[in-house]
Amino acid sequence: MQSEDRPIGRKRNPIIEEARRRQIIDAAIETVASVGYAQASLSRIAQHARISKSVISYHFAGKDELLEQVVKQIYADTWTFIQARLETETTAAGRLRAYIQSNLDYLRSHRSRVLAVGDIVGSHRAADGTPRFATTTDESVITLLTDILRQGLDDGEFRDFDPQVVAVTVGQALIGALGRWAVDPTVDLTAYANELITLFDRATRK
Amino acid sequence: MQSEDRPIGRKRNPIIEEARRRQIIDAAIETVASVGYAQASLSRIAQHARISKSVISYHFAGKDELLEQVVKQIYADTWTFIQARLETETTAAGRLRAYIQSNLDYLRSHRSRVLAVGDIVGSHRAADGTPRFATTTDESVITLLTDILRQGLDDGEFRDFDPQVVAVTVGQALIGALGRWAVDPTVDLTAYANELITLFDRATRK
DNA sequence: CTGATAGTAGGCCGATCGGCCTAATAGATA
DNA sequence: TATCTATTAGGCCGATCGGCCTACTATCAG
Repeated sequence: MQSEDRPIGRKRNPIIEEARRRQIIDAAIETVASVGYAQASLSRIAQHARISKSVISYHFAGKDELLEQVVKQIYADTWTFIQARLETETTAAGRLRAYIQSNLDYLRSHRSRVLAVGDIVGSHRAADGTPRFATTTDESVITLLTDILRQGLDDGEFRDFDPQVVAVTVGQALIGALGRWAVDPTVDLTAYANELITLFDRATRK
Repeated sequence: MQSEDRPIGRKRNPIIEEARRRQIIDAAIETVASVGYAQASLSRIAQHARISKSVISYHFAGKDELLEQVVKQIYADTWTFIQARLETETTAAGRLRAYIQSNLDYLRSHRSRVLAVGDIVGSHRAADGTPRFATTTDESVITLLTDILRQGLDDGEFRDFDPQVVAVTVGQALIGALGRWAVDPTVDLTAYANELITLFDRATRK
């Protein structure tokens, strides 16, 4: 009888397994970044990674899972970065400012990754044509911002407004900044961030 | 020799030709509205219009031209509506307010059409994967808003800000409203409009 | 050495799409 | 009526995609 934990055949380190997945995920990101989501077929991704298409099928359940991992990874990185900045602020106004600032800071230093994930989130659809990531992603951002704003409202820090509306608008403002910067990389994101911070500070203060 | 203006064969009224195009355009709008852009193949559109696929090919150069006409028509209608509202205002602040208000008013009374064109603009890509309408559409909206804002800046009506940034943010805010309303039709667009008007009024005033 | 098995390569399959071709139809003109 | 041509129906074609299958390779246990 065999040991269940030790099958007979080749048993590489699971680290290699994980490394392979990372390699494929990275290749997917780079492919989307260079040719866009619409052209990023499994063939193109495999070609970019210099592997066979079936390697992707072997390590991922399908294209859906691969893209899901891509989005998940980049969002996790982004969130880690932003969260650290949020924690240094105590007031709602400060947290709102920090959110805008850190968001655009992150974009600036991870251009291709952010553009790639933006393309994927905006373009990838389920079999029935409904957006696969766009809604859930937006929802989580809006929830976070709404919480910050509601705190400020409860503390009497802000004027009276609908936190949902302002949250959506802040989120969309950042997407707008990303869009402008995607079209024209010479846009000064630092100045852009300052403009938005002033805009929403005036929009929310008493 | 034949008269050039009067060929021998059947020569229906060109009005019928135009009516056919309108019928196809309407069918395309309804198809996108009901099943989404991703599922709106030429077959589906033809099926919805109860005609053969080749009728579309006969009256339009291709899917690109059909969708172009769809977008062009709906934008023309929208613009006519909004422009009338803008003309009643003289101050920049008033025009900005009217723009936001009339935009959301139009959405409310033409839900399916606006959602359809939004889906098309956001999803339709050229053969190389680049957005076909999204960029040019955004650009024209931003240009219009920038002009309004610049007028207000020149007249000393507004505080000092970058009109590009505010224009992009206003445009995105409206897209955000559309997005929320697409997900949840019970959203009160009148209240939403008032929130946005107040928000941007405070954001731009001196 | 030998067998078992994880991992990889390459190619094939069914589905879908937009575009195109061909034949049939119908109405206007002579 | 005979004929010409605008219009339509239906089906086919080439391309592309994601997923799957089969065979080959490399490595490790015994």
